[in-house]
Amino acid sequence: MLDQKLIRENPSSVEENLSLRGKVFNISHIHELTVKKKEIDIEISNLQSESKKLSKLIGQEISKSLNNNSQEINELKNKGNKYRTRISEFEEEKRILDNNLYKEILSLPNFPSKDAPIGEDENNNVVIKTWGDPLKKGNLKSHWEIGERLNLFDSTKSTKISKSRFITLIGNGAKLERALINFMLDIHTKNGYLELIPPALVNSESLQGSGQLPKFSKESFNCSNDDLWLSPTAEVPLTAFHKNEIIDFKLLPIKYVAYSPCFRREAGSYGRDTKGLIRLHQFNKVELYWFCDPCKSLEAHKSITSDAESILKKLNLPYRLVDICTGDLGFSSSRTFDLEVWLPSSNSYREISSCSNCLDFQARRSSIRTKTNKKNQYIHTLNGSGLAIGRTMAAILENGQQTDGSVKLPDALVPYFGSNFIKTT
RNA sequence: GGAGAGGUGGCUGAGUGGUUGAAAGCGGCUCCCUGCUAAGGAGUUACAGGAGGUAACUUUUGUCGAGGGUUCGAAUCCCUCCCUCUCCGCCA
Repeated sequence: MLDQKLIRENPSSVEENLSLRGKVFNISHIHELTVKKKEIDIEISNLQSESKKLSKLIGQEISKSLNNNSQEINELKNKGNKYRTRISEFEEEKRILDNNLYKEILSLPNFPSKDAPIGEDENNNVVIKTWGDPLKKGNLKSHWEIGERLNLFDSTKSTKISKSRFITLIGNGAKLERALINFMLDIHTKNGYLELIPPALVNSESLQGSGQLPKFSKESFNCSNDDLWLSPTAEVPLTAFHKNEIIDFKLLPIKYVAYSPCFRREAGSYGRDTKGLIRLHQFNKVELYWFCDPCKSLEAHKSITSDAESILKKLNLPYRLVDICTGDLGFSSSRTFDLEVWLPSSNSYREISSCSNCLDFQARRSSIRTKTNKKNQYIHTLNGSGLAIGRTMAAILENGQQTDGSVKLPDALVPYFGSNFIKTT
């Protein structure tokens, strides 16, 4: 959520900043609402002050005169009655105004960072660096072909259970999933992150707090009997973990790592990545999350990104680091570095982690602050996948494939998986 | 799912219509006493927002789970909702 004061006092700078996203933003209506809100707030506050004084006076008069029905007292009561009517009129107006204002202000995305490359869409993203040697040979199998041959997962049967875009992991596939989760959690916890396993169902307020609502309700699964949704990413419960809190400044930064299943409707992606592990309605993810001193989020962003990178390096998977351009930034993010892993079968890099600095955008929506110099200040939040498990498995299968049909696993995984090969049984 | 109890400041806990933002205790902070510690004494201590001032600060509003209502005035009365706890049932 953007700062209301800024919208009220400097609407043109708000429009300018937002338009870096490559679209035209006209906030004149929102601006008007903020100005009006301010006026009404002051008016109500003044009336309440008067009315409060009067009520005290009446109390005093009654206790003095021992007669609470004298003419003077009745006159005072009448006066008070008038205040009450006027206040409730203003309050009704304020209620409507607040509703409208909130709806609109919650639909505005975050400002892109001045450092983000300017551009319209993903074609303008900037590759910062590449790591490792991408495997480029003929005759390379896709991970779903490998998985099928080694009987690691089954999507056809999963369609019977649920519908398309669900997967059942089998045998070594399930074991590899488990190994990857443990491997990642171990590395991150050794690296100073506190592990959490949050609820997978989250309420609307939590989704609103991290930016998925009100704009992206079609992206998440909703439980119609309750005000609960299947969490699309651990970012949601992790943000909400400290909702409505003032965090002790000495505790910052707070670094969490959370393994969680993630559920996404993938509305509008029909026909894309229909095979394999790349785009599923349900997938596992290990998520990194920081609550950080607002003065230090730029360094924190580098740090969280390199923490995610460290997993790819340890798994020896070729990847590249991409600076997301202003037009391609997510709703809540001011700057995002994507990590893209090499998938030889499609001869391309695919997103496996997205590391975002949301500045105070989510903190404002979720009301998470810290006290510095006796003043409360919104903290900054950062999130990054570390990593998406299914896509990591796809990358391991494709990059480790051998001519005999087996898959060689990265050495770092051996203690977790118990073997350095997956072969047909 | 059924029955009951309850939600008050950092915590415990009083308060059932009037200068009550809220007794008391614990905790916190400051000072005094003391060779140090302990004990003791005095004082102080909710939070959030707005307006004004460079600032120390001043002023104002709101907040006793949330939202409505009654009233000149609500922590206190009425309604709705949420949450927590206990017992029973069911259950991984």
